[in-house]
Amino acid sequence: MVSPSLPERPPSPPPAPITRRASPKRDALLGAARELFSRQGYRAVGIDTVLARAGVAKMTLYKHFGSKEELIAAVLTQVGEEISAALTARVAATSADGGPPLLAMFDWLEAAVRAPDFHGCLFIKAASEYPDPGDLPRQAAVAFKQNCRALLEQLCRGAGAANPEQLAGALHLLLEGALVLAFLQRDPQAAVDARRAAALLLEDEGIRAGLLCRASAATLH
Amino acid sequence: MVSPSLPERPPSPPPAPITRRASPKRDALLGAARELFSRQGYRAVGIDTVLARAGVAKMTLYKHFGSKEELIAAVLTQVGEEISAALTARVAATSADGGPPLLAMFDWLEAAVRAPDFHGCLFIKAASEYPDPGDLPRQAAVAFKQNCRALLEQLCRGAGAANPEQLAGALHLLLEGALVLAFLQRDPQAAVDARRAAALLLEDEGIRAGLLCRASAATLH
DNA sequence: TCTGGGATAGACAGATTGGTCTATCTCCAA
DNA sequence: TTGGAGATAGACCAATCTGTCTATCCCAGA
Repeated sequence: MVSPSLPERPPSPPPAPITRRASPKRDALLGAARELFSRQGYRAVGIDTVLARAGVAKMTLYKHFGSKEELIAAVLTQVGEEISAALTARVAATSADGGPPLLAMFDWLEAAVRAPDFHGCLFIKAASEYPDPGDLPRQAAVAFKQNCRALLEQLCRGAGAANPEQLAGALHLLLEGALVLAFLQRDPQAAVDARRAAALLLEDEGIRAGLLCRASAATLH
Repeated sequence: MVSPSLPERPPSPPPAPITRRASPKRDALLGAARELFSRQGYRAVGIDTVLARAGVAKMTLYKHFGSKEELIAAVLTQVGEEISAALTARVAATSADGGPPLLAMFDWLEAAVRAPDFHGCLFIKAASEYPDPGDLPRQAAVAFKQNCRALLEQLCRGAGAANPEQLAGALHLLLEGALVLAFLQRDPQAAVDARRAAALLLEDEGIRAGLLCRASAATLH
């Protein structure tokens, strides 16, 4: 069987409001903010805490980011780019090995929820805490999720699904559900469950490449 | 075919920290808090705003609830009880009509996300904003989700699933995923997708009672 | 009418918040 | 060495936050 086509790079994220250049201070801010926001939430962490953690002065923060919301949006954009790159690489590597690219998404998911710094989905949290459509964090979160959906649809088309949008919709549900339940239950089992359910749905679509050997292995556990 | 057994009432929610008695002021607080927290988030809404909306004095709030967190937890407990009751009733009504109880959960979900006051899942938001395991809002959210899981497992057993825990896990993923995507996308299509995917998974389990006629209707849309 | 329980308006307290700004320092390249 | 860019500590600002409390009012039942 011919391997499904490799995915192209997802669409670019929205442009950052303030010009971005390589800057150790900016990177320190993004890193500290990411860590703190991820653990404790966005509104629960004041900028003074971010500053102390990053070792950066307040004016420097406001030089790089116009507001706290822009800092948050910048964190989300950066994280989103990293995840997109990681997913794309993972899918490409899986394809090169003759495995199922769509299930590569779920392999990435499982690794992500097992990571020690997993504290739930930064994007879901951003949209929850900044729910107004005009809020930058919500916009950045929605943009990223749309990118993920586009990647899923692309992979479904590449896999020859009869209705790629519909299948992508179902798989996306499983991904999001797993992120939420892994966070709530503090247990990566949700990601394992998601992969299994995804495999079943793919099988229903008659997408069998490389599935059976992995599904059999799961059964043996 | 014999209808699956009806579900018993889910386990009781955790006890409220302060004695609850019928009280118009208390109800006003819970109602106002629910509305405001649902729309804007928990930390984004100060208690003064809740008070103004409820038409209640601050001392009265602190008489009924020891802290803002307890107010939040009480809202979640109340909402959780309402949802559990609604789900149980929905499942019972569906069973009485000879329909598939498991899919009744998804019918409820679709109605919920279509409601004008749907602003995302209050429980996911609570756990996101109060992520520490000792935080009352997180505890209340996790308790509710565990109840939902237990109900799902019970229905799966009643439906004769070969592995009810596993099937319940998959269905739970779809439910949570739909809540998140309906919120992010501001589109109830996620709930429709979830129901369809659930129907497929049930079919895979050989649980067919009443499925085909509904699935065919969905196909015609 | 009187009393007790429930409720009120809002002052108070200390802390925190996001953002603005001054004066000064550091570093690097020309 | 000098100048410019980048960065600093931290004061300042107005607003907001959660929770505590006083003095007072209202209502229902005895």
